[in-house]
Amino acid sequence: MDNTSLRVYGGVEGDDRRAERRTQLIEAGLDLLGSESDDVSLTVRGVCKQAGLTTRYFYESFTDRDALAIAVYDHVTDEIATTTLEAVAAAPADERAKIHAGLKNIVDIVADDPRRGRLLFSATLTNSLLLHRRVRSARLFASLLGEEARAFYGMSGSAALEPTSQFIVGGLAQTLTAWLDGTVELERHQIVDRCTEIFLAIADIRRSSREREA
Amino acid sequence: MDNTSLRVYGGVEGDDRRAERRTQLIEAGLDLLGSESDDVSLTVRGVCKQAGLTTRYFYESFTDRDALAIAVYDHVTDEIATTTLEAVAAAPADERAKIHAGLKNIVDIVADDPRRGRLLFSATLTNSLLLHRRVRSARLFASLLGEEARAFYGMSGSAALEPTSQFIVGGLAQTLTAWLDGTVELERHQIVDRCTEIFLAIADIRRSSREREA
DNA sequence: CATATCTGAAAACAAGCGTTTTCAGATATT
DNA sequence: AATATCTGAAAACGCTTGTTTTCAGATATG
Repeated sequence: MDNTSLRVYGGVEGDDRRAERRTQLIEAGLDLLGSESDDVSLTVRGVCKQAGLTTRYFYESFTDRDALAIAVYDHVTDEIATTTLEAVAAAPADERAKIHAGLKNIVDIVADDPRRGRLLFSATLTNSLLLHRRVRSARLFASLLGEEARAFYGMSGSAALEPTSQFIVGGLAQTLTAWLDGTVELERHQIVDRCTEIFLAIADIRRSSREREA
Repeated sequence: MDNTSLRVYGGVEGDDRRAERRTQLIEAGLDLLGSESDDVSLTVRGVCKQAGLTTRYFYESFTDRDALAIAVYDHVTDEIATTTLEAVAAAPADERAKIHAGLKNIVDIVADDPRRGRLLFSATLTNSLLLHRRVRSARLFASLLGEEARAFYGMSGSAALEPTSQFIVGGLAQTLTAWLDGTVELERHQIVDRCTEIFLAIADIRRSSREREA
């Protein structure tokens, strides 16, 4: 726990060795949590074996399995959130362009590292803590979408916003899941294009219902 | 295993006693798998306690936990599939009416028995076997939707059909999840209406893209 | 009544898990 | 060279699980 009296070992500073081991554990955790085979659970012995470390070092960096799972999840979601916001901001001030840029960034990340994709979207993930984390993320994403739409279309407090955002979030997750596991066979850009079209179509419901209200 | 030499006991036939215990186990399994608290897992001891039976009788009706989980899941999905198909068939030959009738039947069932709803849609279910079962169901449902749309709109083999169907299935599941756990606060009929609108909007993508193709 | 079966409760066994501790050898420090 | 720390491997403890077995008492059958 304490970092007092950490010697150099193997030519490496004590803090660096700890940080290195922590990184190895997070990477190994991502290997397991994002594994293609679904019946691998995140056990202390398992993640240490994957990391090439012994169990003693697990508790050097994490209090328990849950702490590691959270670290892995946040590691992935922080990156995806940051880059997606950047991509959306950098896109032209056009509805379709913004949505397309955001979706493209998400699809690129989960395609380049399928572990991340499965961690975020796999329908067969069994880790309870991560499933709850996902629910939180979905709520957050849905709420962001709702605000964005509200601002864009200048709606006040339309009650239809919330279920619609939830629908979009779930639909995207399901589509990417099916794409990642091979059920849907499309090129990367085709997935992005299709999802963009669906986003826009659902957004048009608001527009037309708003016109009806007016 | 064998039912030879089964006596009457407590005034009940041997086969009836077995069937009764089996029913109790399935009901108890649904209690646990559809529990509001997510950290209850389907253990033999747990389900027997819930059923008011002892572990000895578990193996009288099921070879292992997985067999019970499958029995519970199929018990629920069989009913929902049958009644939904009936509801759709009984509805007027109108696109909106068919979709509305099907959705209403699903929403009614999961609202009347939240255990069923959570078993089918909860985002925090951790039972690996059931999660795989869900994937299969989602694939089946998506494929049915695709065929229906193909027939309705007379499309040939549009590649956009599959991701779109997956999107709808996932969106519906997410919306119902959020509704069941209280994240989305709407009346029962409002959920049905909203989802119907979204269904139709996504179907309109096909229609308009088909018009573009023509 | 005597015998065979059924029932409920508990014990038993092996396996996997989280977590802590032990320990011999490798490496740095003085 | 002597001492303190770091490392990797393994053992240890207690708990939960799946699964099977034991056993005393309740109930039916001849």
